[in-house]
Amino acid sequence: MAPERTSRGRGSGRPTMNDVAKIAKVSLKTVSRVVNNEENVSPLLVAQVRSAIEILNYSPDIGASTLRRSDRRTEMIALLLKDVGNPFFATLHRAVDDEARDRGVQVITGSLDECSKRERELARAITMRRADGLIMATVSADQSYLASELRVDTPVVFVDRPGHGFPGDTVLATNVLGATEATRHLITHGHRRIACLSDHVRIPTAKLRQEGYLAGLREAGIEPEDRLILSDLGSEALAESRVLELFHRPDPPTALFTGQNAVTVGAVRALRRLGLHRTVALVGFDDFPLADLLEPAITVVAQDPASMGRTAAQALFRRIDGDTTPPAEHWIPTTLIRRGSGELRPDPADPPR
Amino acid sequence: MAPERTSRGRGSGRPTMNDVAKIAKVSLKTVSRVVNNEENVSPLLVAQVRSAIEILNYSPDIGASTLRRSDRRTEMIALLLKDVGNPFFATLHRAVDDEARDRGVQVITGSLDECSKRERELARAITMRRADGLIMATVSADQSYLASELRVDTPVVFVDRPGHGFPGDTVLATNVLGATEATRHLITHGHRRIACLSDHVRIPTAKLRQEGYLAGLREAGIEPEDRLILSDLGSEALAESRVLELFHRPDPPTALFTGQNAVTVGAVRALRRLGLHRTVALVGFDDFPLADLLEPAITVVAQDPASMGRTAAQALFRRIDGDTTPPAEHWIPTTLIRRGSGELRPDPADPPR
DNA sequence: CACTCCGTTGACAACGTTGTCAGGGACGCG
DNA sequence: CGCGTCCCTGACAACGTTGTCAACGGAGTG
Repeated sequence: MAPERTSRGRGSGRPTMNDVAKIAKVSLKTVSRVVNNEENVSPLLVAQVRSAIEILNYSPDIGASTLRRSDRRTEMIALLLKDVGNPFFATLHRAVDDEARDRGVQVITGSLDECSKRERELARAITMRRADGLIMATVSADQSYLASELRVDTPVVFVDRPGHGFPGDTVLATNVLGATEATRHLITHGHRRIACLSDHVRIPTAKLRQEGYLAGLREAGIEPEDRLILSDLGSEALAESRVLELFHRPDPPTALFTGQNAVTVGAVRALRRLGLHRTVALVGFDDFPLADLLEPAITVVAQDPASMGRTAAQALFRRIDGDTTPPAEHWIPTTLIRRGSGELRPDPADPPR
Repeated sequence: MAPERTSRGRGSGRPTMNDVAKIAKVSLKTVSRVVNNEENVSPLLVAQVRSAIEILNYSPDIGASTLRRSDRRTEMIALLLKDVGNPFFATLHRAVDDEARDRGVQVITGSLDECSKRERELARAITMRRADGLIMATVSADQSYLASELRVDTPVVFVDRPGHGFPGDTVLATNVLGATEATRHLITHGHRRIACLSDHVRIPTAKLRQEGYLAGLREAGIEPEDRLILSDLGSEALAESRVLELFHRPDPPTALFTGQNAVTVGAVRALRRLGLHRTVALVGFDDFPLADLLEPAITVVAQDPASMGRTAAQALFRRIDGDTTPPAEHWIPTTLIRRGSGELRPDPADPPR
């Protein structure tokens, strides 16, 4: 004899509160009360219900619960990032995950890949799922579309990159300060011809780090040179080839500031191929694993993605819990880590021009 | 005048199909038909409904839809891994994400951290959310609890680590073969005293790679020595200190096989500190970024986490679509990448014992 | 012309749960 | 003893959507 379900035909479904109520010989509502640990249920009935739940392997349907509850919480938040596989964002994701777990909230993720169409699509999917909140690293220039997409009271936190046209807390690294510090560090070590290598400047972080670099030069009274400012280096391979070119021209730089991980690694490869890795100084923005094991080890301005994720999640949950103070900006400090590559001094024989 | 919602009091909720129906002057059901792109709706009404949807910024509630639909699909799958921040799993996650996106399915993630309590807790959370399927890298020794947790027809795919006590497809790297190949490679380069450094052997992958190492020795008629087989190296720091110890004892190995990323890096650090990194050969299991930039560059048996994620997701979706063939095992091949550290030969002065 | 058939539409119930409310019984107080 | 109060319980409606079914009207057929 196959075991029969107490509810109608559809044999394969999971048991419902109704099934539990029948077994426990109480009303549906009493089961609901027990499941939600409400007070004022007699211990006897609680025991009966618990046992019936055990027998049937009942598990509540959180979707149905959300639908009926007055607060409409789904206990899900969404996290939209450039790429969940990228180490920086993966670490940030992990921190968000930890905060969410403590509250029994699930995290839905999505990778945007610098594609604003995906940003819209995923925002739409999130809307249809009625997530309780959204943490995102923006890709498109304008997020005002969120106003019509999201439930009016759905909080949004922008992380790593600011949002525009929609209110929300922001969690950003001190991009400008960090880049200035890196540049100043190179200048302190005697460099004057410092190249700045960036990702696409339409990416806010890339732009800000370039600005920080310019500010660093300005401080020291060094005139920036266009030929030393390279941008749109979207990949490691591209960074590598552009750096090679740079050193095949006259008057090459004596130091490099690289605005992003992939660019840093590309530059390291190029310097190796040129045999200049112990000659040309290098400071990268954003730390990466094994940077300390290279020779020379790479000096970086480290970000703190875990702290960024944690801060963003905490801010989001505060909003979900009803905080209605004006949007706040959280700045997560960067740290210069001296490892060797940034402390190389220019060749004294090399004329300062 | 504040804009009024057509539905009852709760001003802040999103518009419903009912609101759309009123504006479009059609029945609720017709709106449903238009939203679901059903056939046999007159173009005139379709246009009216579309326009009403536009006006109200209506977006369907997928939760309510799931509840009522006969297939009960949530269009969500869950992905439970050791750690979403770990590069191997982050890459795997990204591949799953891509497959899911193509189907409009959202991915819920969770990090287990080798903690079987979390595995149970997260499996329970997934159950309450009625995910359509589950991809997991197991932590606990037995998954038979899934039988009572999950809806009977919820497919499960085990990735990176096998499941026990619950049926499901498996996607595994060729751990044994890869480790044997690594060991054979070292033997071919003249090594006889090869140490094997592993993570906790209760982790299936660690155990299998150790077995592969032993098989490699056996092939060559080399007797394994217990003192050269270290396990339970759970972290980079621990691996480093145990390797240091190993070389402070008599008759140290001339080559190392490391069964996991963190162990490999820990071993590299130890060899550096001992000044032996150009002397002692090393092959690691699992590739990692910048392995090619170290000196010497690190020879590895590379896994293919993206392929593992893709394969797992494809298998899961096949099951979700109704494939009921017996559980399959998918083996994702590993690749030996020669970079230098694995091709170092033992010192000829070093007696073979 | 009567009949069937099909495309189109809407009324209604139902999915699994929680909010609301009312009823019954025990208890305390005047 | 009458009355109000509090604890406990269950009946019922409702959340936003889809499945089912019946009804309407126009076209096609005998």
